[in-house]
Amino acid sequence: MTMADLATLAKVSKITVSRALRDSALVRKEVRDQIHHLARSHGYRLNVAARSLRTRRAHSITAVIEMDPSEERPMSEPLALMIIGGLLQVLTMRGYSLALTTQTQALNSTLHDSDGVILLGQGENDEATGRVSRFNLPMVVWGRIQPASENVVFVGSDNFEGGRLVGEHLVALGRRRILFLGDITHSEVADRFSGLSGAISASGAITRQLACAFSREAGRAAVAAEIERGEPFDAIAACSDLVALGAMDALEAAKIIVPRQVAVAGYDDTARESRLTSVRQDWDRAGRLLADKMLSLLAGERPASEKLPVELIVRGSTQG
Amino acid sequence: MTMADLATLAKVSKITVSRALRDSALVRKEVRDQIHHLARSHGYRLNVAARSLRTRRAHSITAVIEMDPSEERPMSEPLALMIIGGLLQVLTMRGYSLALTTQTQALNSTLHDSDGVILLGQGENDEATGRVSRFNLPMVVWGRIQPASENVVFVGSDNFEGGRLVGEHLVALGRRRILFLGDITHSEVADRFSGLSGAISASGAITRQLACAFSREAGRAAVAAEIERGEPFDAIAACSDLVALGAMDALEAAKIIVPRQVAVAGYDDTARESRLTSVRQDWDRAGRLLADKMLSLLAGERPASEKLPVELIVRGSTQG
DNA sequence: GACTAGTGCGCCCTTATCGTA
DNA sequence: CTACGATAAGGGCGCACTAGT
Repeated sequence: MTMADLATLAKVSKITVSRALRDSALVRKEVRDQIHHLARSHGYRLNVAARSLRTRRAHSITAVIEMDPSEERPMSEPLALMIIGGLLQVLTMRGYSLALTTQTQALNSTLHDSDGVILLGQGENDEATGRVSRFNLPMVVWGRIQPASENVVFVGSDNFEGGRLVGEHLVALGRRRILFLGDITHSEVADRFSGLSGAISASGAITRQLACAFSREAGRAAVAAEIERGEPFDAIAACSDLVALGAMDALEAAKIIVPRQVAVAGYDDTARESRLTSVRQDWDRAGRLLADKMLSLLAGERPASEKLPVELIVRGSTQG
Repeated sequence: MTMADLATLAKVSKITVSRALRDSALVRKEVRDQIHHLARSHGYRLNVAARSLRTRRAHSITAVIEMDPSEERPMSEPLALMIIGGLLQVLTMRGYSLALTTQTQALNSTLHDSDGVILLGQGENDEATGRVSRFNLPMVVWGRIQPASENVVFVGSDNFEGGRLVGEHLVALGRRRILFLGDITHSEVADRFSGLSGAISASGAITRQLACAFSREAGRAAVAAEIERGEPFDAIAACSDLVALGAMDALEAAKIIVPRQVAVAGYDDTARESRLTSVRQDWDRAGRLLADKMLSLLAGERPASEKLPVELIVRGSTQG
């Protein structure tokens, strides 16, 4: 069942069918309706390959996810899936399909065929952006906002503000010696740290940064070592909820009471079941925004990069 | 840069280029090598749409994920992402791309164009399988093994065995009154319950099943209510780690000691950071197997459905 | 002549089929 | 039989054009 068949049935030419199905004003409304009806009743399905061949558009977007199996970031993965939910809402509605790939696979394959790439996560030192940009496709990057170039737009949450909110909160609670746990070679984490230490030093309190991977065990070990060192602290701000949970493990082991002796804040609000104060962002909206920017790029516009607001969720680990 | 351009450069016909790039034996090795070299140096990329149009194959597989935002299953989502990793390994290597969609989006969209569908999760009462099978595409379903039809294959982990392992373990620890927490309208959960109660009743111990959704709060509430009722129990087997954590919350609140008074086992081993005994499966392998079955279906074979082995991970929540 | 509603033809790039040296 | 070529789809859409108001 092709357009030609439909055309015969409707006693018009193929191009009229084509236009009718695309709701072109060049076709009278009655004819359009009739053709739509015929298409539906005969189970006609557009041949996507033929359209792509002709229009040189694949009507498909590739999302590149960070998924290095060697890295232990079990709690950060759902984030990718939540963004994908938002992407799908927008893209499917606009007739695009979403292809998925990992960074390593993307570099080997031809990136199949896509009209654009949505990069979820820049990786350490932002090297992922450079690698993928070589494909020379319109690209939208989730992560830290960078100077946009013609074909590249950045969307990210306001990590600086997130850090600042945490810092302000801890200072308001009277905390004076704050530990930050996180790997600041990750640019998003670096922003959180800047925001945090800005808010804190403004009040005269002090911050120490401890390098720490994205795992619960890393958080535990870092804090255990710090307790061992004996340098006092009364609050911890972690780069993720998982790290914060690890920190609380170490505190519990050392019989340090949370939040009375040490307040603990996480990030990303993935551990909503816990009593962790954290910073939340609207992942669904992030996904929808990424998709909107991509469609805008494809339409030949030059959309601006955009920062998404964040929200501090206060729970018992800091206040109680 | 098309095949015709390459043909001119190599002073052969387009069809020879086509054959050479596919490593056909109909082209002399020297010619093949030369054409490969030319293609690489001129940055030639196959036009996927043209190939699809001609061969009537999209070289693309769609994975349908469960992602109903109303359902609160935050911990089960990473599982989908882990399976996807395995899918990508196999599919990209074999030249296929992976498209992603949700159940709701899949039903609205034309399922774009794909050679087959991989359904991740059958949903309650297996209704998802029926809905998607209407597209009449080769389909591989992750979930409970059902009678396979011509175009449909099932791959799932051995839930019965998983339940049995837990039951055997609890019985070996001397537990006699075991609570099962989970929604047995979910067919996978039902299998776990069967395996569990089989192992348990064989030893003369008894099982009680409590209906319970897939959330921590549901686990907590169910167990709190059971404590309230006063009916004694000395072990809990939950349908997921999240539910098990909720159960432990309720036990802790009632000052019941784990595992001395009540042993607790989860399922899926998503809470690896905790001290929860659980049942683990190899998600990566599951994804690779799903992809293999799909490619086999596409090759016109009739692969068999397959159960994947599971492994009991014993930790402090049952033994210690 | 300007507009509306529609047509005919060719092209997009690859590969299957058949043919030939 | 081996190695290659000419031709013809495959389905949809853009372009240039026309018949009828």
